[in-house]
Amino acid sequence: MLCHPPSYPWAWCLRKTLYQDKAAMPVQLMKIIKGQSETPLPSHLQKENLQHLKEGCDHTNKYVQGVVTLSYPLTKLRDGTDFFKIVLQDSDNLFSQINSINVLIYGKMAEDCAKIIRRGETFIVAGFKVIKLPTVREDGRHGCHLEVSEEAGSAIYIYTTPGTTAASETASVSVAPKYVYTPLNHLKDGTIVNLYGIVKFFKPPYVSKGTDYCSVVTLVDPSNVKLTCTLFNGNLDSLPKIYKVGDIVRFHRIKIREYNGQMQGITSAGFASLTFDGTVGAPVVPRTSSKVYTFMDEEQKTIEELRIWAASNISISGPAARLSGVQPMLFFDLTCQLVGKAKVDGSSFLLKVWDGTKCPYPTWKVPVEAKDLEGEKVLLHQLRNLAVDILVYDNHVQLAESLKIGSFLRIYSIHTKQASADNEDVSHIEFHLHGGTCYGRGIGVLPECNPDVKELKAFLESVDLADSQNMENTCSMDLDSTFGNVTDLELDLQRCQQLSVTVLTDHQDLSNTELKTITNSTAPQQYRIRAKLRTYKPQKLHQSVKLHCSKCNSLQEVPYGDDFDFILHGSANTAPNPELHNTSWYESVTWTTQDQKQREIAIHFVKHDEMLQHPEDTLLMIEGGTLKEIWKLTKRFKCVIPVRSTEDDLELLDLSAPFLLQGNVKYYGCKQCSTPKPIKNLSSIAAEQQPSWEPTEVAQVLGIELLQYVFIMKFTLVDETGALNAYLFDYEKFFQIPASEILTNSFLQQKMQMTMNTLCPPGRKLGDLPWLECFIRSYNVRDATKNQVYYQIFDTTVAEDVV
DNA sequence: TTAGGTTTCG
Repeated sequence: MLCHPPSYPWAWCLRKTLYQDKAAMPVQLMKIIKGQSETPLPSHLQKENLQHLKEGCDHTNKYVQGVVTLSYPLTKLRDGTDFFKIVLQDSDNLFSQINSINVLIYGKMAEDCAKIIRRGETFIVAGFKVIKLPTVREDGRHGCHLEVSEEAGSAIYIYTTPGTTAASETASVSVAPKYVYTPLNHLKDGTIVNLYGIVKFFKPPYVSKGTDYCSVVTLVDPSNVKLTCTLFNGNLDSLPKIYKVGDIVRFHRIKIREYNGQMQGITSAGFASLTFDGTVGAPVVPRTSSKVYTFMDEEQKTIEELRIWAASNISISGPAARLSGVQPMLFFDLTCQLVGKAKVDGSSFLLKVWDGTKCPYPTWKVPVEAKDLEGEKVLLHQLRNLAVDILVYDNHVQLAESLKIGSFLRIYSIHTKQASADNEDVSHIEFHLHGGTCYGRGIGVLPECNPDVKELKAFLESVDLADSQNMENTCSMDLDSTFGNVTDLELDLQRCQQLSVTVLTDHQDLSNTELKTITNSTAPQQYRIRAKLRTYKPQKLHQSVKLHCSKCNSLQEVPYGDDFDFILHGSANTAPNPELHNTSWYESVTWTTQDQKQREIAIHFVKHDEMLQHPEDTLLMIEGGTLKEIWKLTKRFKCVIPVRSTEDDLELLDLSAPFLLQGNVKYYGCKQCSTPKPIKNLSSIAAEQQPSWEPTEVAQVLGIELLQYVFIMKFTLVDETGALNAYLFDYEKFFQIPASEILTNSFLQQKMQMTMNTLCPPGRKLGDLPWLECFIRSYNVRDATKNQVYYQIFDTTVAEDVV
């Protein structure tokens, strides 16, 4: 029985208006006087212990009593019947093995209960049906649930505690919300707030380097302000259960701080969250680990409003990727079932998963010893043509190890990589979940009740495993043609037979020459050819990007960001020289960082006509900045030049570092051919009528020989008569992608990989490869010992409908 | 404390 302090004014008002005629009402509110109900229960009813409830037994004169620990929002079943679900806990037997039970309430009773029931209240039900659940529960909840409705003759008695009584007498009077929610544009540093937001980006919980799990969530709300929250908790379950962008969250007691000039959310003591499906029209059911939470009609309305706003203001990703639709060199999220797992080595772990569809390319198999492979052997064998191996690395290993076979997963940002082993003629596809958490890379476990899981389960059950075992190596088969790319395949085949995937930009009058004739001829000459691309190098396309000096004709690798970082660190040891600040052509600002390093930073904004320009037109020079700071500045300003102070002038850093950053591109100078000139030469550009700050112009006045980004690839071309290797040397024309931008633009990287997949589709026999029409020129390269003939592709571009 | 979104290069 409920226990209240005796001093409490017990004569509180019942929510009686709707429920005055107790005899006729199936849902009754009971008044409690000094711990006892004022109105006794009908005398024929006896209390039943939860342990004794069994399907098929006679419970006619029994009642079940418990405290409401959880209530779900009122929903409607398909046939329009109202439905309300609560969880009752037997507070008299809290520590017994079974201490709670689900109560499913239907029809008018559901509606009535939803209006008045609050968590913590004592709930008594008689005239229930006991229904056995299909699966055994392990969470202390009863293996049966109770079904309750007016039609079944059920009766419900609710003892309301004064503290939780809603202010309303009737459901038609709205209840004042207990919580105040702050819009994202009104957040203030140092406050703890409650808020709602739509998930714009998230990292599923991962093991942090400290003691907790971490999840990073970026929210947006109708004020159009974004907030990135960093959430920590030692308990995985206590972090928000976000499954996709567009989900809606409600955070309670999140701390707001300013970080890098922006508001940031971080977990504070007592942080709690609810997560909702963001789909308009989906049931408003919170996902949470909290046993107790508030959720009222007003909040349901808020969710529905946010869903509608999000529908037209948030770009929701397209249809989910399936294995049948994967392309090499893409990052994608996969919803799948785990069928096998194995430790590979200390830093990688294998997950075998399937989604019922077949990957159109040959997929790799990670070699592991049979004894190390966990999973049902028979099923693994049956699924050998459908399941794929995903290798997860580093920080994902720990989470992967803990996954249960059979569970449903969403793996975020899997990388499909094209590769070929020494003993393979055709390349295969590899699936990697690389280390780190960029772009939300990680693994999430989806509950069985998730709608995507329900759909996947239904689909997996419909897959005929006998069929799939017959399709050994028929890679373009697609079990699920509605999701497949049949038309793409047909197009590809047509193209194989006749059209060329490349076109000539000049010399159309030239006729084709067979490859054998070319290799038998002396160089230099020019030819038009029609051939197939059997293979190309490098297969890792990022390795094809080099820096070229047109003066000395040298090629060099694009330096890694680390090198730049190292140089910046080194130059930060030289403090900005105040005598060089604020000259006739630039204005300077300086500050010292607040951290332990007390780093001095100076930024010099180059003026135009003695005035500062708009940031997007401004060139600035920075001393003492970090990689990240410089990167941020490039987002906002036209150009950034990293410099350091000498005694009498500013100077460029070592030429291993970019001398200029513009947009996403780092511009480098040739060490051999550059003769740096004084920085003040920039003032001549600043004095132009409309300074454009073109990299070539900036390089010229600074005495820098600009290195150009270029794609260098080796194509192995074949026709009926022979084969030859031809080099592609392309700034932009062939792929119609600027080589300078590819390293920092994942969209362009995908575009280039897709182009290569069209030119040389992986897993295809030679006869099924498309034709390429190209111009090539032969040339001689002589060294001390021999003369060699090389070939280079020119005046050729990828066909318009390929890119 | 942890991370503070901005893909690996195995």
